[in-house]
Amino acid sequence: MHLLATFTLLPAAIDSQLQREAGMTHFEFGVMAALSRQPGRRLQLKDLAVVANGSLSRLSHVISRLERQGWVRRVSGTKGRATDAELTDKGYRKLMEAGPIHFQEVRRLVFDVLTPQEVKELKRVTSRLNAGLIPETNLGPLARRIRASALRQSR
Amino acid sequence: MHLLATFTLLPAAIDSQLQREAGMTHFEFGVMAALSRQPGRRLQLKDLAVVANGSLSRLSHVISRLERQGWVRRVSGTKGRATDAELTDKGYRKLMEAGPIHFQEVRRLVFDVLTPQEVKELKRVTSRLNAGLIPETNLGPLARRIRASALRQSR
DNA sequence: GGGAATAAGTTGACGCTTCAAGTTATTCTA
DNA sequence: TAGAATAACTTGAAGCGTCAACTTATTCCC
Repeated sequence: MHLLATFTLLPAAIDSQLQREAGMTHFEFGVMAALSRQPGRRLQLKDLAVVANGSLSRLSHVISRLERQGWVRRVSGTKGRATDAELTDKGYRKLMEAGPIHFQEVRRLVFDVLTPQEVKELKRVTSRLNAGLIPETNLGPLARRIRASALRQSR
Repeated sequence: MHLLATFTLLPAAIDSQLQREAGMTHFEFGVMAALSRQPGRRLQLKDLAVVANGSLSRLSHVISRLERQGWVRRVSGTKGRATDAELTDKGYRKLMEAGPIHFQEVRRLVFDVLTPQEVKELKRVTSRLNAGLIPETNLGPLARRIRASALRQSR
């Protein structure tokens, strides 16, 4: 099955390249990239977890690692028990350096291999798959509750 | 990016469902399924590693786990230092039980969501991506050498 | 306004994967 | 044919993710 192999090999390839050449996980990259897009380069952990498609627990561990590198800083948020993660200047520089490395690789492995037509197809297909995946993704017990309450609120 | 989310969420969803309902990893499932297709339900570890898209080290650990479950048995092969993995009867029964569970889920998450046309597109696109991925996949230092020697032989 | 439920994070243990280093057996090659 | 290289594993440590359990703060409601 091609599908299977792709979904095994592609993430592995991308992850290991980013790890080797930028010293970070693909997930860590995603977290920092998400932060960089926010006003003030900061975001509450709960929300960051959703944006980065990870559980809060995972995120908490990752933020600790990123703090150790000096790339991110925890800032206590304004509301409730909220904690924000904030991208430091050092983290921003690191991200700017890692970005091209990463996107070049994605380009090489995906976009250069496919015709523009195929890229379009792939985008459409993956977006349809996500529609089925996102509402039920198992993001751990906490995230499940978050999703549930998000649903409740949206009624 | 849709692509990114799909490649994060889909494997996670499939893995966690298989883990919950059949008590095995998707990789373990793949290994047992590969064995079941071989004559005598056995295969040398080196080759099994390639078929299952994993490093030899990873496979060795996994085979140890599967042996502990009584699903697979190590059999010393005929040539050289070769070791074969053999699917036991218990393992075969387990696999027969896990198969439908797994494929139902894949169907639900992928094939039911897409039109037949989209499925065709997805198959074609993934097979083209694999063409780029397989020759250079980083399967650890040993597998790299194996690939290298495979190339050497094929000249 | 006081106690229960809920929300947001943190933490530690456990399992899996990778990587590097170690074995053993086999095959070249000088 | 002895020694070096190579092949086929195995093993152990380190890192990451998940899960369950634990804090602490907030809100609900009677």
